Amino acid sequence: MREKVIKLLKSLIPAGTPVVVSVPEDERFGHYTTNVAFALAKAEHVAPLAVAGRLVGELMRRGKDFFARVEAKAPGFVNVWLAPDVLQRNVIEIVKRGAKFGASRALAKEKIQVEFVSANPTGPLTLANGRGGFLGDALANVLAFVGAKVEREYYVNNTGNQIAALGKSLTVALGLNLRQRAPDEKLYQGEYVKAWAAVHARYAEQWKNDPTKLGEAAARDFLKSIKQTLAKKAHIRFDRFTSEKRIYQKKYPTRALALFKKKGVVRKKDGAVWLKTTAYGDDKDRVLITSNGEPTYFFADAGHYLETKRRGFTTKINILGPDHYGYKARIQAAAQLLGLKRSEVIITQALLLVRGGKEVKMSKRRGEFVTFEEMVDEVGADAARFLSLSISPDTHINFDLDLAKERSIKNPVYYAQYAYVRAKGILKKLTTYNLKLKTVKEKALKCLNTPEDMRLILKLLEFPAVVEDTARDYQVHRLPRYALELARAFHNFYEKERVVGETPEVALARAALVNATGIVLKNLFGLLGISAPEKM
RNA sequence: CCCCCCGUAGCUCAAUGGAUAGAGCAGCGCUCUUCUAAGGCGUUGAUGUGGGUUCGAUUCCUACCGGGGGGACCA
Repeated sequence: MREKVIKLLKSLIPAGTPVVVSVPEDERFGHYTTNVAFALAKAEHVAPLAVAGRLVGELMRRGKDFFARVEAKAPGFVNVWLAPDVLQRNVIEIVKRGAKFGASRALAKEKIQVEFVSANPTGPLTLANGRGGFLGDALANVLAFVGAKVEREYYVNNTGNQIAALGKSLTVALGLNLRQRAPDEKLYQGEYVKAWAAVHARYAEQWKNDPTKLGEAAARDFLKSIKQTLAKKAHIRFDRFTSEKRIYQKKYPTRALALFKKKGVVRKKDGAVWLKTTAYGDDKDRVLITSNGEPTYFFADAGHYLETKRRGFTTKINILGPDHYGYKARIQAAAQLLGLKRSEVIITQALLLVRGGKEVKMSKRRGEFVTFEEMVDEVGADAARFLSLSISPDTHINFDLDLAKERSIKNPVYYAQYAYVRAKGILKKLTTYNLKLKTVKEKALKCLNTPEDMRLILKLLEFPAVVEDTARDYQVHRLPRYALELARAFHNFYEKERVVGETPEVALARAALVNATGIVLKNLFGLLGISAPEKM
């Protein structure tokens, strides 16, 4: 619906004028509202209200069957109300489109890789990993819903220093190898390290002088349980686990380097090889290969980005944790150099853990942390996901575990799911009408004219725009917010209007509306990755 | 010292430069003979501080004050 209003407006004003149409929170300002008159007034040097008045006249003339009312309101807003029969007609449209309502082909030409989680397999997933996991999963759902070819990728850092450090940690945990250890060496000290070492004591002893080999073996196990947690507990899906080792084997980093050299953005200094990322907005150049001839993490990442590009992706979205802040600029520099059409790096902000009013410091190395799995177990997958997705990635979260657990029974997610339960409950009692729902005619919906009906229909019709906006700006937290608004509109409808026991015409019309609500809620839950329960 | 993010109700969070700043939780009143009261209705309550930009600023700029994260030829 918003699209139609925008289209109509665009036909009335000079091309290139940005048109923003929004749904005002206050109903007195219409079903839709726009501030284009302000922009036009500035360009034409006339009063905004006069421009708004002119637009109102034009809109009424061109859309007299579409609008019930159009008004110009000081200081220069244009507010429109849709005609009731337009709204009623669209209820049928929703029912017809079913699971496809809200879907589109908007990004049909795009091949998008979403890289997320990508936690080092040196231990269990942290809460920050989980936050990124939910985000990536839901974002991938949205992009696929608007037609993009989407790949969900987990990049596994299964080589390098941290793997060797893990190996050493295991031998230390068993009391082996103590003399060789440098005093300031960083080690992983969590319970999980001791546990693995205890179970694999003989193996660890055998390979105590080859920490990398030992670390790799443990990393394989840790990755396996990470996969379990993601798939079974959190319902976070991946299409591909890309190994850093394999990126090296396929020589992608070296090929990326050759490409950089060809572009003249590589320099040598103090025996190291640097990429001139400063030319692309970074605040300092970055080392690709150290003076010892060691490749850096960034070197491998550049190779990884080249692989993504070579595999035909037009867009890459990389979701990283807060410890990667300094990384964003250099990754974007590499992405640009390698020729990706669009590259986004989303940094999720810190998630501060609180338990009993006290901060819980997280450190994988010291082993003090609550794992993602523990949190999901405590509050439930749907609640954890909804809560996490409701918040902008830019926001620092103070996550109180005790509160989350205590609150889980009345978590907002249940408010939304309960609306679905109620909708399904009604439809179950109306089996005779269910048969007619598919062939319901526009005329039959005339009785959907109360304020509650109208509000609900309007809210339902917002869905495609919500999806579209999210696919464009990646602000996934818009979805849970919308879910609560829609649930509210339905709960209000439910309190006010009855379906079962009304006259056949009324029952059928309202059943169609209830059915449409169920469809939108289900589609929405699908995007969010939460369940659509029929009973609670 | 430099860079990034945040500061909104008692708490956790919203608000593409728009109109009277919204939810949830917590608190206080109502509300189930009727499709599930995990609901509905009412009520209390907020933009860190000072400047600036403009028709209009929670949003943009600037200087402070607080909180968090980052800074290496580590990952």
